[in-house]
Amino acid sequence: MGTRDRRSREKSARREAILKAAKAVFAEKGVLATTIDDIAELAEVAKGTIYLYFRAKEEMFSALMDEGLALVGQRFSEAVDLALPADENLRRLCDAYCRLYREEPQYFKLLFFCSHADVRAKTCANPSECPGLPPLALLIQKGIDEGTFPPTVDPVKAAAIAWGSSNGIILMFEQELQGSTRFDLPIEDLLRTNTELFIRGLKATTSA
Amino acid sequence: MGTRDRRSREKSARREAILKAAKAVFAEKGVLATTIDDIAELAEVAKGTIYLYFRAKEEMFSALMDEGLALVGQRFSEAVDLALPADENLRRLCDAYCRLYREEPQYFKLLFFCSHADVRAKTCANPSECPGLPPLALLIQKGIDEGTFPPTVDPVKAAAIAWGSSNGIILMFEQELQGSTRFDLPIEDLLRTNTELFIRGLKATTSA
Amino acid sequence: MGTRDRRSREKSARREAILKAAKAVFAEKGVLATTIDDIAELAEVAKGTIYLYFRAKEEMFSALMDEGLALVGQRFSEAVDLALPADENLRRLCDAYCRLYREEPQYFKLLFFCSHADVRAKTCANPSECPGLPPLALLIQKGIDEGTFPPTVDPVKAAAIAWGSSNGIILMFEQELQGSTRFDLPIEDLLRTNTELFIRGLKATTSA
Amino acid sequence: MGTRDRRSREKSARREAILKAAKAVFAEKGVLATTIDDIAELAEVAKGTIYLYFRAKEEMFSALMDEGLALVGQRFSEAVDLALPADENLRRLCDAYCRLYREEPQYFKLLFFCSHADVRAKTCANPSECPGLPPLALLIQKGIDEGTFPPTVDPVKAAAIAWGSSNGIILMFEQELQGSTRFDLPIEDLLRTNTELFIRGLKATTSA
DNA sequence: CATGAATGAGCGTTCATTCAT
DNA sequence: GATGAATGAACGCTCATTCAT
Repeated sequence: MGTRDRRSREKSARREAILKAAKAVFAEKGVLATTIDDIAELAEVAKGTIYLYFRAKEEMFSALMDEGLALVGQRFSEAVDLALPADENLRRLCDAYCRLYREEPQYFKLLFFCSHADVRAKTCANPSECPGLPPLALLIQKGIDEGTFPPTVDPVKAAAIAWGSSNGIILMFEQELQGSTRFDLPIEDLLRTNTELFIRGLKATTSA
Repeated sequence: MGTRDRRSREKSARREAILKAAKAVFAEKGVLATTIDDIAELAEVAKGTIYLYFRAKEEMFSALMDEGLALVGQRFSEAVDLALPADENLRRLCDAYCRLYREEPQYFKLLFFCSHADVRAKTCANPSECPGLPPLALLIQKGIDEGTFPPTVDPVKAAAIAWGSSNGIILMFEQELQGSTRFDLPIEDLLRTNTELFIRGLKATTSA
Repeated sequence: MGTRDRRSREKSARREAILKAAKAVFAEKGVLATTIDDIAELAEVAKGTIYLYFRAKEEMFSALMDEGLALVGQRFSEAVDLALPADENLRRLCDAYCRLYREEPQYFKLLFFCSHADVRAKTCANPSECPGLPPLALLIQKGIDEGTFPPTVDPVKAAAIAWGSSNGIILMFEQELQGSTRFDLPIEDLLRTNTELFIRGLKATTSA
Repeated sequence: MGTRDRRSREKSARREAILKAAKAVFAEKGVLATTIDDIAELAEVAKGTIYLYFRAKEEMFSALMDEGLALVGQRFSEAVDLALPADENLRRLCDAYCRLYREEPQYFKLLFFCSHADVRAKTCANPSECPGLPPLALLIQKGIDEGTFPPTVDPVKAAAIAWGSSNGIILMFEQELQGSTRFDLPIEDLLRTNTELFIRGLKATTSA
């Protein structure tokens, strides 16, 4: 009978609950400033229980990073429609990224934390490859092939710029993250305008 | 005579030495992971001495942030030549920022750390206004007034995009910070190309 | 019918399996450093099961001590042949002890562990009487009565010396226990020579 | 002026005080069962202070072992008078060891703890060479050379027996260590009689 | 009976901060 | 002013024990 199944499901659910709590606290206080007690309290489990599921605090962080990176990759895949022209797909990626950011802002905080010494100093987390670069580069290359962008565009460099600029805008103007409203323009507006500028810029490129 | 001056100068020099050490260690290990002992050792002062100059570790961080932000403001002022057209001034700002980044990469790490909960959770540091936004916005407004950019451009939004994208590119593709070379394009190249795309994008703007 | 017997036998077998596992792990890692998980894993039972048979880790240790002490007593009884002279019986005891040591080195480690605060601090284990002393003392007394040893020998003191010296030699020069070969002489050789010295010493005794 | 000297002396004294406390608690409760709080309380210092002098609990144990082993070596050196015959020197060593045992019984407990997995499992402590073996072997060799002992004696094996048996007797019949008086004969009496038996045994040796 | 997930007290260690000299 | 020894609160992690299934 399904006792083993139920057990397995419960175990999995508990793991998810702990990860969810960890994600929330990490995003709020930062990884280093987060204590196991914080996570345990929010997850409503005993401190020791956490160690049944994760060997160490860093393992929770790694697991969350993996989830977050996978999520970006997945949303990007879903967003692209190869029948459409490249510039349209860039807009779709921008929109997908905006939506992901609104749905899961905590992953974004983690993704940015990941880049910093504060965390990496204590995490073995290999800063896995940016999940956004390859699809962006492929897309821009396709745009060049199809004549949407001039052949002088360097697709890898352009992809790096698109990825870096989008994340920088989120990082700098994220409201919650910044505590106080430092800017009254919504992130979506900034990201979309940035995408438009980027597309127009690419189209007008003469020498890379 | 003059004793008070010398005293004052020495005191000031000591303070600077401590700040310099703190900057180096903060940039290398992150603020939270840095211990007072680390700073004291590098500054070659006793641990207790640090508390004669700063009430707490966070105060050192705040002071460094202020220095860094002031430095950006200063370099930006120096870089702009109001006799030149706006797009040219944007390029000059980009170059100035590149140079500052090469000269003082540690400030950049701090600026980015500053944005994160990890640090802010324990720092009273008010995330002082981005020092790059006002000059950028003024510059773009001037470009609109002088006809370099179309009037449909929103100068504040455009400034935010320029500032956010530049910092994001640095953050994402900074080599040392990332540990491993995740990308073989130099930051300068990316930042300049981004600036060109941005300028071309602005010029081609029809509706903001 | 017989179900109760089988149940009882199975229960007993399970208990023995746990004890056997505990003996192995205790001997390898020491009692305090052994975790219940270690024992459960080696015994191939669930952690909770152990508590059906033993109230606490210390109870397992006590049970093993009792087993070990009983074993020594039994082997000693079997080894003695009262028809032989006392010195010959001392040699037989030495041989029996050597054999037991080779067969069950783990008990020896436990016997020695038992003597130490590390374990007793957390064990209620009453350091039960040395099982070797009474038979040794009786044997030496018999040797005195039969003229093998001079009447100036104090049988209790001599027994204590025989027992203590043998165990000390094992403790000091046991190879596996010591990790590295600190000595290239086999334990058996040392114990037998010690016995010979002891016998000769006793025979040459004038005043105790 | 002597401020630095006094500082240095005070630091040294504090280190000794902590070691003394550690020695007492280790001997009473065993190394593993001893907590840093135990030591701190007995030494009347704050817990953190201990870490100014020792990197870890194991380092305290190592330091004490070194002290104890050095002490044995020193006492042995002092006890031997090469002008005397070997058997007399063996008696002097026995007496010196008895005295050391009465003066510093705690070192003995530590020396014995050292031999056990409980402690070694967590200590890197290389079970440094038995400090008693070399002088004993040399002494017995000298006795052979001078005709005190027959040439069939194996000095290394004999030394091992003397060292192992003495320590075994202490270990088995130490009163305090055992908690309850399991034996009413004083250790000194046992050790001396053991030495006499050993000497007589050696003298009567025909084949090693 | 057997299981193994959950618990939470406890421990070794770190480090920001204080203060006597 | 400068020092650095001392402090002790706090944290990550372990593990003996319990108990619902």
